Amino acid sequence: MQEQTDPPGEPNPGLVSTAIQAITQHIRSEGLAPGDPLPSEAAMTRQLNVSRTVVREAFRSLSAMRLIDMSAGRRATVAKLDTGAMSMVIEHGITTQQISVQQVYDVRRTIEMRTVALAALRRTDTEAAAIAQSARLMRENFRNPEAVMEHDIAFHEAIAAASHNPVFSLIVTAFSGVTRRTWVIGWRTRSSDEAQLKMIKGHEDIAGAILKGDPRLAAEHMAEHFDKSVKALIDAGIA
Amino acid sequence: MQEQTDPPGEPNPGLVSTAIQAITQHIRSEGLAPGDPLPSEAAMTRQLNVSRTVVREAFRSLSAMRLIDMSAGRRATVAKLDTGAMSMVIEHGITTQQISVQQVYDVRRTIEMRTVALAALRRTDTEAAAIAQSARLMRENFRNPEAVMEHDIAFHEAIAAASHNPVFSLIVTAFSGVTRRTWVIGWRTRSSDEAQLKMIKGHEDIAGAILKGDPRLAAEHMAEHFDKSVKALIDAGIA
DNA sequence: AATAACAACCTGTCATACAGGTTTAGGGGA
DNA sequence: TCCCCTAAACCTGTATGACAGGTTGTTATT
Repeated sequence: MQEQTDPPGEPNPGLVSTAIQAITQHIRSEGLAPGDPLPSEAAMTRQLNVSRTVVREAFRSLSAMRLIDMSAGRRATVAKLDTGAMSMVIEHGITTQQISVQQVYDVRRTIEMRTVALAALRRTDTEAAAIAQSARLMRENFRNPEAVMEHDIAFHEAIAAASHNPVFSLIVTAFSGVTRRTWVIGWRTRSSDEAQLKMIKGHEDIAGAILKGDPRLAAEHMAEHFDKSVKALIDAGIA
Repeated sequence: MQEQTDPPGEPNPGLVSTAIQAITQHIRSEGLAPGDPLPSEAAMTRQLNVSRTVVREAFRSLSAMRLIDMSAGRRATVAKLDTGAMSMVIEHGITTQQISVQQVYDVRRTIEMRTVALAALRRTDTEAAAIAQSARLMRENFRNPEAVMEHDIAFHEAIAAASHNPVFSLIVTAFSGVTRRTWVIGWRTRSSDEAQLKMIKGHEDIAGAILKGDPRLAAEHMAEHFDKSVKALIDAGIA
């Protein structure tokens, strides 16, 4: 019922930004959890005293960031944590050359040295099995680079998940898109079967260390893995 | 000139998602850099054969993620790397209790152990001065918690900047919002002047190590700092 | 040649309309 | 009484047209 008639205190945040804030504020103040429904566009329109256009652009923006889920006919709902927005930011940074692939790898190395250690300490048996499974699938599909890549990505995401810290998962997953675009380059530099199998063995070593619950060993293998990957990229001439 | 009349191959990605992809694709294929202008809404409307409503929601979504900049009268332009979207994702995770403050601190610790080491190796003199300056301002404003907090945040962001890896900056800055919401709690647990000054001294030690160019020492001080901060949060009963 | 007014273009916001999906309230039949 | 089915009410997705106000380039005047 509160009329908020555009406090002239600020210059021009824009009605849409205001609406976005109102919605996130609503989530916060109502203590909404993932899955809970948000007010309808009509309700928001009345509450904010703006046109449906503005409210819709606000909802749509939040939806693009994956903070809410929208679907036809249903009210929008609070979304589960998702990597959508982060991926887009990273990809944007890469395509506009504000970030280099190497810089991403440095961050990945930093983070994954930690996730792998945490995974070794906190993994459930199921998680350890999933990690080992990804490594095994890499070897089994060894002749199909595309498949190896997907299992490689799944491998790293599984480790992040086993760290039991969703923020790590979020970040690692956000980098997957970049990985998809550069992975093949690294693979090609390992020209011989031997070199490629060695890289796969590196993954198996990591999986083994996690299974054993040895964080130090796991981190060592991970470091080695990243050092070689970065070296491969550099050899391939990636800036 | 290419008409793309809604290929019925997919079920329903939604026109807006399609438009968003078209825009990001445009940025990629044209190799646009920050500041470069994008097509006008009218142009996009024609190209995609959809209503202006759809195109606008797409632009607005990208603007919300800070991938593009919009302003009245002017065409949208490609944006510089910005933390906007990431912050919102993290905040969303916190407010919906999908992420705990402690988990954020674990990630921060992991990342900042690295940024501080990189900063020690790569900082320019100007950057080292800025870092030291923030630490000094913490001490000078020591009676004003609000000010101490802001300088604390600036301190960590300055270190990330000095790492010369924008991805680290991005992530560290994204966490600043969370820090603003929990910082005071940690400060209050350091009840005595002595404890508070000790915490400030920790920052000065870090700044000193960076100035000396000693990555190992810098990382050690940073680790100590985070361990104490986390301990403070736990003492305060933060889950 | 400098400047000032203007025209063309662009985004911001609003109102309205309608198609189609989803939920809910009744109502009829077993 | 209980269940199922239908229709109304509500909701989102998209399109169209309109207008205010900002921005830019062009033209006419001095």
